Amino acid sequence: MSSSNYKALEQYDVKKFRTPDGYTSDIAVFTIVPTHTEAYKPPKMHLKLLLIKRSDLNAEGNVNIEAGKWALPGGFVQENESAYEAAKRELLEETSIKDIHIKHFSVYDQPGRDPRGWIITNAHYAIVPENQLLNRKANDDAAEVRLFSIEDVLQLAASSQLAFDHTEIIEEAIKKIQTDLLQTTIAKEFLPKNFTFSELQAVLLTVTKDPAISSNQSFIRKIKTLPFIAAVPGMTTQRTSKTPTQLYTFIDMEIVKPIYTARY
Amino acid sequence: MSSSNYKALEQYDVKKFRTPDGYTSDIAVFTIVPTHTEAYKPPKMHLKLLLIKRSDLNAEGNVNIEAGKWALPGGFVQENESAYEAAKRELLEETSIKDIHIKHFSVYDQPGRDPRGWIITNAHYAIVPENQLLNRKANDDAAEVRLFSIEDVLQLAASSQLAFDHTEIIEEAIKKIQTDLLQTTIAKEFLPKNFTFSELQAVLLTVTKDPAISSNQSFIRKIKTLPFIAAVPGMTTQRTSKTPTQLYTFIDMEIVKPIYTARY
DNA sequence: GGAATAGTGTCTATGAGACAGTATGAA
DNA sequence: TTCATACTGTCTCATAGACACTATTCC
Repeated sequence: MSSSNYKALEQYDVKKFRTPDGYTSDIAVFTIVPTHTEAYKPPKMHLKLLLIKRSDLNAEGNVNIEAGKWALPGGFVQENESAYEAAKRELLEETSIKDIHIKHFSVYDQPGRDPRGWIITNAHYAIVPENQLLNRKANDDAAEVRLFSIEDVLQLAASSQLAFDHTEIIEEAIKKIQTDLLQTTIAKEFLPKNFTFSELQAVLLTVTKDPAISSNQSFIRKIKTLPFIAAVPGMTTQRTSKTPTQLYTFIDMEIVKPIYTARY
Repeated sequence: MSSSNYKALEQYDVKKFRTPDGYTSDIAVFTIVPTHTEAYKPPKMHLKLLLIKRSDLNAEGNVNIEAGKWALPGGFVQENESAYEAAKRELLEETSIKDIHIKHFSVYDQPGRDPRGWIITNAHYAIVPENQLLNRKANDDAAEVRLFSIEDVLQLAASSQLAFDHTEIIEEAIKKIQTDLLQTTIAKEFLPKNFTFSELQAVLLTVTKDPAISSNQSFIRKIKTLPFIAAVPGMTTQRTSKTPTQLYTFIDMEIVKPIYTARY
């Protein structure tokens, strides 16, 4: 640091400005669960959101704020960590989930959004493959943590059963994950490393009805031409059908598909 | 509010958690300036970023932090406003610019990012049509505010002439505006309400070399098929050529172009 | 008429999407 | 053999992109 910066710091009064009363992270945890798991069948998937029910009393035994309502998991960011690190930590503490894809997508800082004071929250979405969720259910009080379908969440929102401004946060999270699923390669976070065309197709069909994706023949041909997906040579599976099916994998690359053109 | 919430609030101690020392907004102000403005010529555009040079002394006459370095305009969020509102207010105060497109794109809260303490900043980008920038230049000390080309900004970044972690913020802002220009209709913020194909083309060519956009014949045909752009019937201009040229306008709609398909 | 930009007519190659068919393997 | 899923052969239609041409206007 320059010597003039030292001098500036000496003169700087950190208390000069009114500062927020709290800085928190919230996480919209999405998972995709297969509805019927039958042998030799392609999966049918549904997008779900994890919410926790706020308990009547907090850890100190006092009446909890927004008790009884459903809310996103989250909590206060500690000093010496970023909101992203806090999101990771809190997800681990509250749901025993770790090593998953977490992405910051928005900030909510409207004055009055939290009755406790000037509290800013960083909204993240997280993607949990279904198999990791089984652990969670064992570790937690099942009455307090639940997976909701998107329709059910919107129903909760409509009947004011969501805490704070989580209605708004959740609606934007849903919109965000829907567009990210279609415009980026995050679909891979819902899938095993090697997957069949019908598994990817099932993930995408949770957020779109595009005939180019829902038509098997179109999609099976298209997947072979996509620059960010590669067939794994010689590798097949019988997870989704009796005929051995080609496995594919995502290739990491940044993709920007302009709305003004047809090409990649 | 429910009665149990009142009780909870009484028991809630707002000072329980260590809170941030500051909450700020920074704005990456982009503009697109034509390089030669000749009569009857299509424009050639360049994307520019507005930076301010931090003065040696602050408003109280003390040595300023990060003095002499270039930085994004911005400042502290006040109580009872959101970061977005603060960004608007500060842009008006510092550069006399108002009524423009401002969008939040990221949060920077890494511990230690600001030597003054635990300071969180909300990064926004803003788009200023070139004509509004002329006002700014009249109102401001020209030595302190300057427009930089993207190459020059990256040069400043490479030689550590940017304050705080603004190198990182600016790099992400550039990436963000480049993808937003191609994947959303924000190009309209750089253009008059009615524009010619070559004006839109010039804006897009500041961030892409895609032949489908740079080829006149391709682009002129493509623009007529895009669902979010409409020709204004009977309206033409001679701004860009001697032959009267069709004017177009953007239609407001949400566009999600999946990377897995070719259609809209 | 010359110069420059806007726009069209037409050809070719590519690829989407549909239809019909083949291949595979468990039951 | 049946059945469901995974593919492929082939046709049609739409469109991107290139080339060559016309149209408009100022000078």
